[in-house]
Amino acid sequence: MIVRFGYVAMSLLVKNASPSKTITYASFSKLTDREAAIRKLERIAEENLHNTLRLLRHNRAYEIELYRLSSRLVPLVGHEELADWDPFPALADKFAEVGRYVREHGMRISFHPDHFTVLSTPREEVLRTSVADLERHTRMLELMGLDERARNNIHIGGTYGNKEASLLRFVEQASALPKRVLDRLTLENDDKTFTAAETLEACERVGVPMVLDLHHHEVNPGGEKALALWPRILDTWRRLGPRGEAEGADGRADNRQLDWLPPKIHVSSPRSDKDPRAHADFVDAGHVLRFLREIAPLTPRLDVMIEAKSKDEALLRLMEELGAEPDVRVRTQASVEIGY
DNA sequence: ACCTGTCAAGTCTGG
DNA sequence: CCAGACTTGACAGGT
Repeated sequence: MIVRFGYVAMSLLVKNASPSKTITYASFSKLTDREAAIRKLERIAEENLHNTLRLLRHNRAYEIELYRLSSRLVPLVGHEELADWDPFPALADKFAEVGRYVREHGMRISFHPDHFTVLSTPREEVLRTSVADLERHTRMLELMGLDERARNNIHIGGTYGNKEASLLRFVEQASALPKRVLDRLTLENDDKTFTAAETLEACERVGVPMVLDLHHHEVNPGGEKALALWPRILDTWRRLGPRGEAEGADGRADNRQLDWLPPKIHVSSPRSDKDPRAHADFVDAGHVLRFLREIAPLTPRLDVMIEAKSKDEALLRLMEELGAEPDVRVRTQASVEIGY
């Protein structure tokens, strides 16, 4: 099994390269010249995209092919007082430049719209803003000129005192998304409400791949073993592929589709016993490796997103620790082969 | 340069 | 029904 590793949004090694710079609405609204204020927002967005490109160059130097973009590239976008502002025409070239770099270097990128994007909501207004947010994320990926391997990962959402009804509502409301939005979606199990088994259920019903978060699963397992769910999780990734090539001659997808878009998991370690849900600075290599060894026979390729406070430093440390293991062959600075 | 408080959002909990 | 907690990186305003 070939495993690539990636990290989230910001680097500890590249200084002053935040891709999430912003301005509060309070200070934005103090600016009297609205035209100038909007230009300021767009300037910040350009800076965020510029820093994103710097991070991608850094990733290339470290052979890191997996990266999650900041979901705060464009400050205040989606704010109700800025509904008339479309930032994307002014930013199209910058987005295209970022996308070109991603394509040229075979990188896999994603977004993770924050947890205020909830498709399970019973509130019409919340659904409206959530769909709009997914539309915007989809639009950014399209502006980058990336195909459907570049996706938006979200959680199911709240339970509102009735998990079954909420899951049903999620399936309905997700299925009603525009196709181009739905075709960019992945779903992730969360640490408080929807378990891996429940999220998998939603993935199968909606027809989108599942991102297994190992840490979330451990604090919210719902009585399931991750390994027991893994074959079904793999299947959610199998039907994907370039248009017209999704299925083999026998009508069943085969492992080659997993090469087009390898399954992705998230790993992180608990901050402490007292605060088990929070992310630690680094990830426990032995812990990650245990799961990787288990799934290796079933899984030709895997992408692993490291969610640790120490970001790319945590990635490098994990690589070092994995490299010391007898059954791990280091392929590049950010990928290994396990059980070869 | 550094510190502290505030900011965004939706949901959940406690009262 | 409402206030506060949760989460996170970064702003904002102070020294």
